[in-house]
Amino acid sequence: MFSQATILAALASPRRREILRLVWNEELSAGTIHRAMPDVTFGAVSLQLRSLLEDGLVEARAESRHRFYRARREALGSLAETLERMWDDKLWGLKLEAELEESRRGPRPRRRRRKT
Amino acid sequence: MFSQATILAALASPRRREILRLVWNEELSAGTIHRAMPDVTFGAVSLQLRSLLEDGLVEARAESRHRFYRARREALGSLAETLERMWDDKLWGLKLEAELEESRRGPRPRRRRRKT
DNA sequence: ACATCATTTTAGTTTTATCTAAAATAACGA
DNA sequence: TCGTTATTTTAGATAAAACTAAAATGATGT
Repeated sequence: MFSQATILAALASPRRREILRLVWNEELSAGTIHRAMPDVTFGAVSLQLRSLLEDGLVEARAESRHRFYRARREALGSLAETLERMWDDKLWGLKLEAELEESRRGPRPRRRRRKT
Repeated sequence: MFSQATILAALASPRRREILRLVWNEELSAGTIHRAMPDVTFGAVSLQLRSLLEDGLVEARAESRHRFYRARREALGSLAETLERMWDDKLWGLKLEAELEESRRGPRPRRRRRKT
């Protein structure tokens, strides 16, 4: 079973949220997902997909050489709506870019720096 | 301005969720909060409180030597209900212990780095 | 003024998450 | 079988998170 705690941890990463958004309404192959995030290697995307899979937030289907992923929206419960609201937000795109930009050379969502 | 992304990042930590739970319905002093989590130092708790404060998830009130904290439930929107559901869950206590146990650090070498 | 209490801050350490590059796996077609 | 394509896995690097111990801050009581 997948606890709420696990799900919150998974959603804390902008990278994983972006993947989730991509496969929210359609299934996409790992390669297509990677092409949508060209600032990281295929390997990095694959690792995040494995994470999401292990946490039950996506499911995978193999077809010939491809693996197609799609969100398991039902696993998210009320958090699904929280995510959808984020994505509907007009500022979302800009915020995401800012976050990715900021975390481009650092792995995690970056928290506010200490005041000096 | 506190984005949903910031809030999700804050809620990803079991330690911060535990603090939030403690100050959910009543305000508590930093010391009281620390006494409820004796496996970390007061300093560690204080840092997490600062984090939560900066992210707008708690508010603080100074009174004489104490500082009283309480949750800003309104900042959490629908995530407030998600948290309450977690806490109502009968398994919650056990899960939390397991998580903290798992992330507990073994006794570390206690080297004194500075002279009194 | 001084000692004490409650808390925060600083500086440095350990742990963890995420990344890259390269190697491994697996399915397909020639 | 061999080479190509799609993907996963491994091993190692790095930045940030989360911690500790000690010092600093600030309010209070004597």
